[in-house]
Amino acid sequence: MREMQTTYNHKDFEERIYADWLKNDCFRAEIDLEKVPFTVMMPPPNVTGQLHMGHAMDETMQDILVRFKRMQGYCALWLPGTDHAALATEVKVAQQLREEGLSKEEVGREEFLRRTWAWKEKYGGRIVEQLKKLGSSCDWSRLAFTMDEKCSLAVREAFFRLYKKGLIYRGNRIINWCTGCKTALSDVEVEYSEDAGHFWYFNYPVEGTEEYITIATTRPETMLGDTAVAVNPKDKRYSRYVGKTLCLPLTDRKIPLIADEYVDPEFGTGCVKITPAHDPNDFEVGLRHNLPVIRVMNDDGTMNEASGKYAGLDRFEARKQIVAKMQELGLLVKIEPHTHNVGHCSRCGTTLEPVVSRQWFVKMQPLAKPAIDAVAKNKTKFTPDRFSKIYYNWLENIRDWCISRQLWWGHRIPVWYCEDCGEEICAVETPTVCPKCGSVRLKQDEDVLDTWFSSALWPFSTLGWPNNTPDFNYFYPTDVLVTGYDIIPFWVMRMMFSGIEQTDKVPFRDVLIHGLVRDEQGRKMSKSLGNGIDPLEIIEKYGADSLRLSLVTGIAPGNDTRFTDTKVEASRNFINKVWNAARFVVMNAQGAEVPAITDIRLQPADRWIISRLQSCIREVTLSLQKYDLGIAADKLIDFTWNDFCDWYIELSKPALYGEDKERKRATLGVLLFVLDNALKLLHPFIPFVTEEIYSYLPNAKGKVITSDYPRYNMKLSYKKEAKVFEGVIDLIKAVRAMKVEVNCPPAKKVHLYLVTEARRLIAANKNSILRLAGASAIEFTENGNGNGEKTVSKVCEIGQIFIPLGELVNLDEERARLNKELERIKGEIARADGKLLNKNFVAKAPKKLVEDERAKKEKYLDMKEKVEKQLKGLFE
RNA sequence: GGGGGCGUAGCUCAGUUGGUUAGAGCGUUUGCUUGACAUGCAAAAGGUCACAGAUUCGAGUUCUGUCGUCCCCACCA
Repeated sequence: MREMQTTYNHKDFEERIYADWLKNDCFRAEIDLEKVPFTVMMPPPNVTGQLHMGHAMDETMQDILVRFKRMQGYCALWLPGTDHAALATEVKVAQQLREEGLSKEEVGREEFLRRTWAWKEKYGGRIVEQLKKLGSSCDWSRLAFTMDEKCSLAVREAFFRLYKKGLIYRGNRIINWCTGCKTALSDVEVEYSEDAGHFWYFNYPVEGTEEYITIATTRPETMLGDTAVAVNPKDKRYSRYVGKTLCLPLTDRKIPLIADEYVDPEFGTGCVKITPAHDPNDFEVGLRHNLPVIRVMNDDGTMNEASGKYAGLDRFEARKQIVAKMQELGLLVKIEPHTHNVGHCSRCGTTLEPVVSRQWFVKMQPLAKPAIDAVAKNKTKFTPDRFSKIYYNWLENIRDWCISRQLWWGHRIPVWYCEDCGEEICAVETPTVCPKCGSVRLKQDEDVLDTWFSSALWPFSTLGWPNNTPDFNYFYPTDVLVTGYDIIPFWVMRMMFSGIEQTDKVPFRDVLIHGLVRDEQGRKMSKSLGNGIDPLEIIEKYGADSLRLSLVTGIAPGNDTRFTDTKVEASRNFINKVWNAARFVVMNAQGAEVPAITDIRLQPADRWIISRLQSCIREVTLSLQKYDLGIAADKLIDFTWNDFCDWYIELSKPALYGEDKERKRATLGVLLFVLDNALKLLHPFIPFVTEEIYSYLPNAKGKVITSDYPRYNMKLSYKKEAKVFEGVIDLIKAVRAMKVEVNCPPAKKVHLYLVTEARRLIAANKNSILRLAGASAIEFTENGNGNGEKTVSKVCEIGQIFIPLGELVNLDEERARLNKELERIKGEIARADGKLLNKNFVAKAPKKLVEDERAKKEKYLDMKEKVEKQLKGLFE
């Protein structure tokens, strides 16, 4: 027989237990038509990334739900996977190349991809190992990767279908261009920040006059691409200039002065330079007025030939020189400091350049509508519900999605161009001949797809779609998606419209949204701040169970949470408590033959703890079903620590150490029954330690992970009896408090006199009361004090307690104590009267409530009388 | 400009459909090596639930407004 150590030490078993679960295939979801499936898709972390606190919380929440459902008998599939993270990974590999003094272009596409795959092989396993350390019970046999065969096929198929329906198009539009990564980005990949900049006021000469139009700009270098200046049509100051021609300085171009509603006459000078190639609003204006689009910048952020003599200069150098030149020409009116929101690349931080570029887009309007309806019709539900509003807000204002990226790492766009006739061919499988002219000279589009295009298909691409696989048929649609609110626009939304469009079903029925894990001061954890806490270090120090529990206690769905060491310590302490409670039970059960709960003659205390267990089972189950993980965890901790450890284990000691063999056996039976259930309830939260403890239990069969989740049993709820037994607890608490209040040394046993009608109940629990209250004897009496001795007294639920304490009692202190007690009771009576004397309350409130209030008042009146009598008695 | 969160004990936060005396952890005070656990036990102090109205017999909880604070989106060149 193994022995349990005095303190819980995660290092003794976490690794061993995980290996054992794997060995026994505990996480594998075998299709079972007798069972109801429960499917969760893991949000795929970046394949070369590392586990951070956000992941840790996300994974923990999913694992709790999956383990819970698995134990409840569902066929639970938690499908893990990783994301190729096109841009993020490419940036890293390019950086590695730079360290070798090489560039992407130098090594070429093929070699670059070879290196990236090698990089993926090298680091792709790391995140998976880290997920395992957390205890994640995912089905590793189904581990997916967004660029594996399955997912790639799904990507081509989805693209093909959208293309055929005309929902994917290629066009020249303003996109966000990162000059650092040299690729287009979608709107959601832009991060805005308030940057200090300037407003430059320039004069543009009006042709054929001595007059000037003054414009203000924050990006002087773009003036070389101006193709008009606009004013508001209602702006009287400029109406006489509308239609006139301006001379664009530094060039020999003539540009028109046009009128457009877009211009705000109150802002700046009321005249706006229009640069359709380099500003989204200007682009729209340009379309309305049929203006030429002149790009003046290259993809790397240098000026191009269209900028004349500034060609080749970096955009910021060109800015300097242009401002200087304008000043020289006397066309610079003034410079004002100006802070404005500037877009930056979410990956490399480079200031983005809005430019006109030919890219692939997904038409969003037709896709957004059904996605909105699905949530409006409750086909998919957000928890908490408020996130549906945010979801609507996004989809209702959505613009077309730029999906092409000028990168190499990713899904190549499945479009080929015939080099002979120029035909554009979209196909799932690589075409060999041009269907139009029969040429074999076909060239695939150079670009790859936005990473999120493949992530959007994740709930079904991982199950084998578009093939009609058994997995897809059984596990799809999935049940719940667990993710942070920051991912709604990137991912949740896109999975929704992609799922509905491609499979005609919502991809998940529930979306459980959680908040961000912040640092101790409430700041976002970030690399640049260096305030991130490494979950692996926490696991090393406190264990995965402690980390998991600390991440889900005290959290509310959708709210941010702070991570602190003290929280982990609190969790660790709780786990140690569970450990020791189990140790206590196991030690006492050593070698004993323990009866089943059904074969035991239960005592009041037994029924009380079993009753508490039943309500714990019910509340925890309900909370988990509602995704209230924080509440479930709190309830469990409260039950285990307070009800089970502090009360029942203590109450059980007289029986365990007593002479009555039968009673001892029975008590052990109850202890084991409750412990067994508690471990099962706790398992989803703290899987390792519960599994470890389970192996020590004399009556345990198999493992917790594969055991049945406890079910609420009404026959064991013993509501009335439990309520009655609370009187015993109340009595013990009252005696303890009295002893402290009158400065009685804890070790000194007191003689209790009780006036009570619950003599049988108290007699039945005599030994427990003596032990827990620190008393030497209990004596029932009829009169209001202990046989004429000087006593202190207290009124409690089941009667009045008198303790003779002789010289220990300070009369003044005792009088003060009783007066305070009297005040409290009077307050309660006044409160009850406030309600009961209100006719409306008596007439309109539920009867039960009124009756309760009356009973309460009676009780307090009785208490008041007793306390007053005792006060009087003090001076006799 | 649009959308949303938060404001409850010294600190960090819970508070399920309105209904006992508003809870927890940490911290604080006092006392305890009580045959599982000092990563512990017992007792206690500490809150006019931001403010003002409204609905209601009854509001931390619902509605309106105000103040403070944070986030997301859009964006005036």
